[in-house]
Amino acid sequence: MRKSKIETAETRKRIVDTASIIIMQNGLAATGIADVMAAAGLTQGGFYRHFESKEHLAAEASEAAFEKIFEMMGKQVAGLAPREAIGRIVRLYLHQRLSKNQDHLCPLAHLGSELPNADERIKAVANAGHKRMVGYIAGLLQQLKIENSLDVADAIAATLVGAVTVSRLALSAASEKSMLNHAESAVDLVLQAALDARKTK
Amino acid sequence: MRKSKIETAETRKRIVDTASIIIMQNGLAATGIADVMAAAGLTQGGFYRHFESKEHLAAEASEAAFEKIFEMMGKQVAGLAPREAIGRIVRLYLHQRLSKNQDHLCPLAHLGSELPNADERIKAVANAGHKRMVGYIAGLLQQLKIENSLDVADAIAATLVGAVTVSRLALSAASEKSMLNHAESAVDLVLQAALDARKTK
DNA sequence: TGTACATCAGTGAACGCGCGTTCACTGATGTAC
DNA sequence: TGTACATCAGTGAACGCGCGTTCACTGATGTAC
Repeated sequence: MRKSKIETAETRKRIVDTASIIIMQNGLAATGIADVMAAAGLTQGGFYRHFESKEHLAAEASEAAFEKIFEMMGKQVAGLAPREAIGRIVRLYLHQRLSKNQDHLCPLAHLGSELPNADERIKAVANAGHKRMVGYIAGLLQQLKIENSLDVADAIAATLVGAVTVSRLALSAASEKSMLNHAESAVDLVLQAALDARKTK
Repeated sequence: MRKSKIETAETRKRIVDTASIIIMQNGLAATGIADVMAAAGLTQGGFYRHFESKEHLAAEASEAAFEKIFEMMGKQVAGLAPREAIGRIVRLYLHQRLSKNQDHLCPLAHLGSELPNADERIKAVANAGHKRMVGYIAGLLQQLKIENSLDVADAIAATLVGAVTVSRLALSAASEKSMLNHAESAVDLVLQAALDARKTK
């Protein structure tokens, strides 16, 4: 039953990608190794040929989730002017749960409250992802000559994460969407204020 | 060993209050009944004299957490003008984790990502709490003659929840505080914009 | 008011299920010569 | 290039621990008369 090195690498990647989606949807604690392995078309016994522990997989799966959402955003804003790029990113982030394939879910919004008590490895990934998200937004703000771009980006990131987190509780798709729209408006206001502050300088 | 009705009621309340704190700190899945009972000075066997299941307790504990934070806020803003009351609430919410006694922790910020997959009972409590939080803020906004007060309140709530959720990941107390401060600034900007929009009408 | 019995809060132990992890085994791949 | 052996991905079952839940028991409270 031994597989070739290529197949082994593919299998490993498949497990990580599968886990990435399942963990974002169901959370860290509620996701079992058997669930992930079955979804990847394997049996749970084979898990430990690829990973040391559940925590190792969860960390990699979270990292993959960040990677996928950033990659998707990068593609979507390629060639856009900074102001448009920010608007696009805000909308993409806010609507991550509404797109057909649930392939771009952010760990911060989906694992948020589980992270502080999670394994150090997972926390490190979450921190790096958060830093990257804030840095990404701040980079665009800086292109717009906005002062304190990191601070503003920090606040915007908090609003985005909070909106998606809370919107998951919505009882109807309509209220979910309206919550996301309100967050988008709020981000726009913050952005506009930052742009105005720049002009009057 | 039978206890009087008064003692029984006190014990029950003690379990709920204890659970309220522990669950907010450690999360739903990571909190065991034995943990809660031990912290309340009891053994786990007695749990089922008071509650049907872990979910029932978690729902009541979340409800109690909302109750406590709203009660505290109500007291703190008593007599304040609407504008000051909002500012106070925003700061109190953002600094909920920094106060000495961890007795006023919001379930939305502390259980956020666990709620969508939680028991229906718990979700209902979380929804009611969220609605109450938004309504509370909206009520103050309305006193300031701000239009779409519910929409604005919705966005502010998302920012507050997101900021506290993400700040829990901070590696240092300094970065935690700065994240909270950035969120406060963002809320101020949104508020100011809403007030300005009102004037020009 | 006092007495006899039923109730039930709390204890400590046990049950049972789920889940992370381990293990013996299989057979295809990789490697040494 | 071919052959013989070592390696190891994947399987299916079992292990063992943690935790929610149940249970027999105790003895103080509540209640019926």
